[in-house]
Amino acid sequence: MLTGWRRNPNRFQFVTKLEGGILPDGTNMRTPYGLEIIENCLSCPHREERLFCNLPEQTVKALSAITSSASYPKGATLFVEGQPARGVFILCSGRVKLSTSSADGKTLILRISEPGEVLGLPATVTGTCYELTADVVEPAQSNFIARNDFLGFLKDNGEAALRVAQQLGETYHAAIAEMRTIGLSHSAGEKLARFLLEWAANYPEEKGQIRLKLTLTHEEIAQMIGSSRETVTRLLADFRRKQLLQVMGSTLIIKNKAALESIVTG
Amino acid sequence: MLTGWRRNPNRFQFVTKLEGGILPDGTNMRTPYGLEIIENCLSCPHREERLFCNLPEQTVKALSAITSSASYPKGATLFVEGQPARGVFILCSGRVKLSTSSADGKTLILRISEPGEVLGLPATVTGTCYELTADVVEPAQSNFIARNDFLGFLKDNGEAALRVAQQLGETYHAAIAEMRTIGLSHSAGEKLARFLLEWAANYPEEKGQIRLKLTLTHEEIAQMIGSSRETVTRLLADFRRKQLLQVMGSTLIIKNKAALESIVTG
DNA sequence: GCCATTCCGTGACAATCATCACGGGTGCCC
DNA sequence: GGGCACCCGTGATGATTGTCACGGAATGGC
Repeated sequence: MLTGWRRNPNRFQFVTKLEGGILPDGTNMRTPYGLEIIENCLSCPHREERLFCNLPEQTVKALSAITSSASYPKGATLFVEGQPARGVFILCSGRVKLSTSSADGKTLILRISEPGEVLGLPATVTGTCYELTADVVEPAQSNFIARNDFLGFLKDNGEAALRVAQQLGETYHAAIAEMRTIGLSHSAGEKLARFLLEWAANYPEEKGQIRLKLTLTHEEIAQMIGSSRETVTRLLADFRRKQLLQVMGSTLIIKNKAALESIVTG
Repeated sequence: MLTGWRRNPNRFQFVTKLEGGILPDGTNMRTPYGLEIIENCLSCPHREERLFCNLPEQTVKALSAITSSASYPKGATLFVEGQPARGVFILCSGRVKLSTSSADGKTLILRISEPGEVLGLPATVTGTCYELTADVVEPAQSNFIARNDFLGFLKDNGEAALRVAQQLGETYHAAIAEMRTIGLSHSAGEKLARFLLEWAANYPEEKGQIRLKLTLTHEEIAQMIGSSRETVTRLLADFRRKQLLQVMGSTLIIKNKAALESIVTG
């Protein structure tokens, strides 16, 4: 457990404690990289908008007491599928990929988590093993709460327990949604269309177009829809040819939402 | 709202209130069939073993006060995907199929629920729409708790809220497990093998064999693993030919678990 | 016992898509 | 700047499996 100011390549940052994540090379996580550090949940930009942070000031303070903050570089691993749950990670910034994979190396990505989400919640609450692996895809800061502390906090704090239940409900909801895209489609094209539309649902529509950021490689998209890298490449090219969408780097513009919808309808 | 003793084809039964399920013909559920009626959760056989029922006597009584019990025949529908959540159904006996389906009629079954499980929990807690459809496949009795009552109860009852969170976690866990069978398999055979092994996990192994009850049609199995009825038929025949298993009516015997496992491993 | 419906078995066929293979592009690090 | 990863594009190929079609078995209601 480390506490104090630490030197970084770019800047200093304060690390209250350091929860052991795992670097890509298998070593423990020890070198948080420079990020915008959120020291205090009361001033966290997500406090108002996000489910779990939006609690009475009193409660947030109680949470802070058992929380340890850490930053993780791209490629770091917060936890691994099958590991006994140590506790929850509240994602303050950055993005984290949640996935599961089979013995032969095939990977299925379930979700790209955004700030405000609580990772490892189901396993921590039920006291089982993490069912997914959490990899940082965009440098992240997260608050860790150990399982025992967390459960104790919930016991003393009915409202927080309810929030946890709600967050779990939403997580489940999202899982079912992905399930639908994977399980109910007749073709890879349908899966991709479903995926794009779901993704676009978080972005505003203007003039019949939707601009969205999609910082995923074709490989990763394939892993989200249960397909192969090559088919994703081909399908995207196909969609572009048919004027359904347009790609500029990591931004994607849906030009014909109706057509995509008609693909999923069948 | 009905209260009192009601005549049934076979026997009398007591119905405290009647929560509106929907019969296969679309009419509301009004004619509960003869079942072993569980009048009192304190004497419910699942009380000790199941998560949600296993609460202090005091708490269970508080629950009873807001609970209404009803019985449903095979084919009845407890709730439908997309419907605003009215509340939760605690399954006391019977079995219920949870599924989602696409516009063109393709169906994906997520789970066959057993007594003790709480149905409609995620949607009720988050205040959204039911994400699945619940159909009775084996005559069922369930306790209904309306959303507002339920949320109020949880607020006054920290421990129950925690239990709810745990139940949600388990539900999520199960969803992820099915996700894996559907999303990580290379072939339908692999999916079927995965499915059978998961199903068998609830049954004891003796002398290298596992006897299990599988009251599902090939069609339903297909809908669980995201495949077609014909391939399930063919694959089961194939497995039988290869001496991996043996089918006698609705009981299935896994004779070579190792071989099945080697199929999923790849 | 008869009719109707559901369920299971099986053949033929076509389409989709995973896989392999390879090359070109881009960025990153030394 | 040279090499090394990684990512994207594309062709050829073959296995898998969804789909259609049909008949027989089984089940259940009257």
